[in-house]
Amino acid sequence: MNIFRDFTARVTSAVEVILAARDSAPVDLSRIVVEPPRDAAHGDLATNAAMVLAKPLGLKPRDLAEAIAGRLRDDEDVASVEVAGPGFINLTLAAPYRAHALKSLIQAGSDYGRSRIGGDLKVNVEYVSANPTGPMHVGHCRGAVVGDALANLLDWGGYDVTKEYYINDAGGQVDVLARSAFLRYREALGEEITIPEGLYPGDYLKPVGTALADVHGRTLLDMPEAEWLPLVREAAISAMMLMIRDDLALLNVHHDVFFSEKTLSGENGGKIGATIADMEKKGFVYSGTLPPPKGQLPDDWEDREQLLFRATDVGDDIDRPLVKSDGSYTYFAGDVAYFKDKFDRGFRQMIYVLGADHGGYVKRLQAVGRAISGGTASVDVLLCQLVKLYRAGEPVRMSKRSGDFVTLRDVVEEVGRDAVRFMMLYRKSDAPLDFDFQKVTEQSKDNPVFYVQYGHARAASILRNAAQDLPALDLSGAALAGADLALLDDAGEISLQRRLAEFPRIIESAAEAHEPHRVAFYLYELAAEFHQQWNRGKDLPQLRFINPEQPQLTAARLALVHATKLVLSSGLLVLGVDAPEEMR
RNA sequence: GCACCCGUAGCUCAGCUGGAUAGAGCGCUGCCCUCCGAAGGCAGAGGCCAGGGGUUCGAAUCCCUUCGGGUGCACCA
Repeated sequence: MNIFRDFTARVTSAVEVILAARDSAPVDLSRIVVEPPRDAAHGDLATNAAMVLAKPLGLKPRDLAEAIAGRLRDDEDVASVEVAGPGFINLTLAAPYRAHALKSLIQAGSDYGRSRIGGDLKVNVEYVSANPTGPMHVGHCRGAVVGDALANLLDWGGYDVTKEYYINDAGGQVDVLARSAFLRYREALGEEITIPEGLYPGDYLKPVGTALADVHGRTLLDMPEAEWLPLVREAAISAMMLMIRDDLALLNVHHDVFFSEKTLSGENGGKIGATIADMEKKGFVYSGTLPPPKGQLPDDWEDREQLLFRATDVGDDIDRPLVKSDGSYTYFAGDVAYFKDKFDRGFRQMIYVLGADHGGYVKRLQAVGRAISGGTASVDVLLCQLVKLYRAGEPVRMSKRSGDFVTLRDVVEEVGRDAVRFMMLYRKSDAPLDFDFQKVTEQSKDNPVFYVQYGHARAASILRNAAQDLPALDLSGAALAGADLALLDDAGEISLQRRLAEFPRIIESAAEAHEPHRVAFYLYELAAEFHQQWNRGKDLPQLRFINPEQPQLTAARLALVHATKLVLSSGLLVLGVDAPEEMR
């Protein structure tokens, strides 16, 4: 259950009763929100109902607030109601209702926090989509983790999510890959090779060369490039994709669909041609010239007529070329066809997780969305800013030229998957991120990964100890849900319950905003609150979770521990981070 | 030149789609603990939310503008 939703309904119906009595014109009630008050001293819930409705009704906010408050006081689940400030209505929940909320949390178990807000809308989350030309490097981590966690989050929010990877296997860079692999093939046959500037120098192509030699012997050597290139390219791309999938698996990232760019072209232009024809019918395609780019003019700029997408009709700054000077389709034309393909597969929301250097791409993708879907599908682009690497405060140097970059594998093997995933999510994606190899493996409060996981492990440890100290106590969720939860009346316990009650709300708002980091921050706060309550028991033994003298109270407190463990575990699951039973 | 992102405590960052006295961690200061359920606890100082204007009952949040930082700007992928 979601107590905020529950009380939004109650406040709304209280307002409706008042409106009916006044016989006033209908007003918009959708702006009424019930949320946790900023200051815990204000109670469990606060609503702005009186403030948003006062003006349309021509009333003073505080007067209206009093009227609403009066009705809410009749609600037996409400212990007290206060009108405060400019017209807030603050509610304190009655103990039985609080107990009921905690009980239903425990009964919902691992489903607690799941929402139907998405209404099964088909959402396509495209992320990573790294070129299949080499292993994943550390720069890919962030997009991979953010996309993956966002997809999980949307699933929790009740969306029908597909995780997708777009394989750029059609452009010039895969020909470069093929030539690089061909060199390694010659090397495998015993030739001395030097790798010229512009080809990929990495060792990771050696196995591809060896495999080619095994399969083809020396036969490729006698072929012209036009013949061997497609063969080598296919082999190299599939080897690279295997490697990339392995790398992603290290981060526990698994896509549902790998979509090949190549499949978009074919006879008569294939899907690209068909899509352009379709757009032409809708009036979005014309032949024309573009104004030269402002600022620095490219050396080889030529003013020529070309096939253009009328993107300026749908929000873009400039019309976009669909055909290159050599007559082939632009990369962008492929994107348009790919969008059409997604749309035809039934997706109505396309989310792209891209690197910050793709900022210039946002408007044109949104333009494509509008043109193809006619406004029936939405497009959101998440730009992940750079990750700066540090080691104990010192920047880690990376040189791309020498091929001496830090790979994803390096990072995961050094600090572990959980640290990488959590830290990549412990920041808004549009803010740059510092990643310190040393800090993320520290076992202390400064390290949020550790702190949250330790919260879960501590809860598990408490339950283990309880099983040992009080063997008669049934610690199953079903049994704990039946404890007398109204006994939880310590301020810290109530505060913890409030925090637990927020979880469904966090999931919904994070899913709608496409901001998985909110879950990470929430978990940190929840863990902090839990550790804090544990610490209070250090000085005040009567606050300890386990108190053998008072089995009823202990059962109630263990239910709270159980609930905390449950929510930490679910939240970590959304982030794709392990919830350990003990720390090692 | 244009577009997009960012600017919140000394540092690194949250701020729940416009709400009350703007929060957390680090660092700093002061107490406590270091015998309980390992990898500390409690408290304090620290802010013109970059500057200016606007919108309204109400702005860190929305709009305009200035400044400062980042990214991208036919045909490449």
